[in-house]
Amino acid sequence: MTGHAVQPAERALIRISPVHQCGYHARHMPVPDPDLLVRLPLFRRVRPEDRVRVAAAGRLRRYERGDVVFEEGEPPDDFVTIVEGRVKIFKRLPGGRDLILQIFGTGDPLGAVAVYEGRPYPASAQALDPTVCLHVPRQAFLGLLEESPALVRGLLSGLTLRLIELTERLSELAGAGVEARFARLFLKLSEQFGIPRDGGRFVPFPLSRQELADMTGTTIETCIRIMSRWGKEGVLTTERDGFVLVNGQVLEQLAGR
Amino acid sequence: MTGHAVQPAERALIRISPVHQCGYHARHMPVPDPDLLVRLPLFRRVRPEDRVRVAAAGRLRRYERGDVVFEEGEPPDDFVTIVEGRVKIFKRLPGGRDLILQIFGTGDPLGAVAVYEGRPYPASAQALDPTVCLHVPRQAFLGLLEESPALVRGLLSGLTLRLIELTERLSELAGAGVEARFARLFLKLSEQFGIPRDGGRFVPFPLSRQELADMTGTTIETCIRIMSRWGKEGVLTTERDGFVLVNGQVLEQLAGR
DNA sequence: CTGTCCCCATGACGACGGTCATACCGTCGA
DNA sequence: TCGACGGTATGACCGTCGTCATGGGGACAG
Repeated sequence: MTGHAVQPAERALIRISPVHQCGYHARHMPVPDPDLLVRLPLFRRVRPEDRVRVAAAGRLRRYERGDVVFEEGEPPDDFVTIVEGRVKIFKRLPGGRDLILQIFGTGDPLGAVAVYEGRPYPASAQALDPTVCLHVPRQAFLGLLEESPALVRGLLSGLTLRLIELTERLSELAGAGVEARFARLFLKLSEQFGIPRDGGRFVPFPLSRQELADMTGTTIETCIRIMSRWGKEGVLTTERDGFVLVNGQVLEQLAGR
Repeated sequence: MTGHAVQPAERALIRISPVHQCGYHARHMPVPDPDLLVRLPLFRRVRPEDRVRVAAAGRLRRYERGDVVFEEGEPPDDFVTIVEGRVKIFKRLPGGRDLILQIFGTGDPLGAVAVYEGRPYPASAQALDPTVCLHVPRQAFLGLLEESPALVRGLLSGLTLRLIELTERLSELAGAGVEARFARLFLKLSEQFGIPRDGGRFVPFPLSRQELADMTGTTIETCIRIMSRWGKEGVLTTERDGFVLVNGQVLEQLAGR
């Protein structure tokens, strides 16, 4: 799989279900179980009785791929946490393009930025996969914040981490070319999710060309060009359920160390 | 001043003292007065006795233009607050350019991102003017955090605000051209510091061409081209101690609404 | 007064990457 | 089986902006 040249016909394409822009409102689901909260990092360290309160106040909702969790500019009525699935946080750019700020997964909080101050969401959120989220009404969450220093600490840590990541991306966008940005993106994904395979690393994180383009702040055409060239050069290949970093060395090189 | 065309000879240039890269260590100053803290937003709402503790633990330092307050990658030993002056927060880009993430002024905290988790500073800080900072040792600050919910709230608010601003800049950098970014920069400065003058707005916030370029993520040449063209077109002029937005309409236009 | 230094200004040139246009292929529904 | 659709692929073109090179002008030291 890694050794010989890949024929065009062999190149498996990502199979990503079409995005149905239809659904805004998510399906409601049964009331959450307090034990479920233990699996969410943010709530793990709060007192058990507080978890019960959160569970009682919270609601689970199910989103299909493409469903909107919230839209930029809306007031944050809920504090949202991903129980299962992936959600992209993105801003719409003048000109029609989107810029994906971050992709959150299981256990990550959504809209932590907005909920505390009650500011409108600074970006939109849309499900990438079939996703289940825990919605806790803002007031209930704020009440819990008052009493749980552990929760405040978690929130503060999360914010600082995101802030650091954003400054990093800002400097990449300003300083590095498109190809370098792609290289860094995949190296980061590999570090986070990659598992060894055939001498390379498999990243079980499917993304369409459009999504890749939106993550690096470029156009789909430029993205496709680079990805298809890398495929031919044996640097990185696309599979139906993720990517394979065949030659990490070259990527490190292109990333500019 | 606004009506007639500006001759090249008339265009006053910014007088910005040369940056001496020499000084890293700042001059030490007398122990701070607790009353001084009342003027710093972050400490205003903490209990008076806590302000006394902070004042006792803290030290004032003086920085000249170009002096380094801290460098990217260093561990945050102190929590720093600007008492007087301006400090730029910037990242060095591969290729030698700098990207200014933010310019902080009197009352703003520095390194709030790093101090809580103890992570190394994600960016460097350098004084733009003669500046006085209050340094509170990290441990003392953390102790105070434990006991002062007001301080925690202030920190959280500050971080969320910065996060929102950064996402905004990220999308600008990805979506808008250089000229639009300059227009937005000046409109923001005008909104924050501008005072009406001769039908336009004067922004008493001197910045060199290089600093402007670093704030918008471009090169000094491109910056100079735009600024000198705007000067000729009567859109915006440079003065020794700031800028004059002569025609805000055009800037709004260029900013893309 | 004169040399030096730093900041500002302007022109020429080229490349990176965005835009437009076209085509291929697999999936799905009729 | 056929057609429509969405995602992927590739070529041609060109504008924006980064790079290099050169020159002017004010401030300051000797």
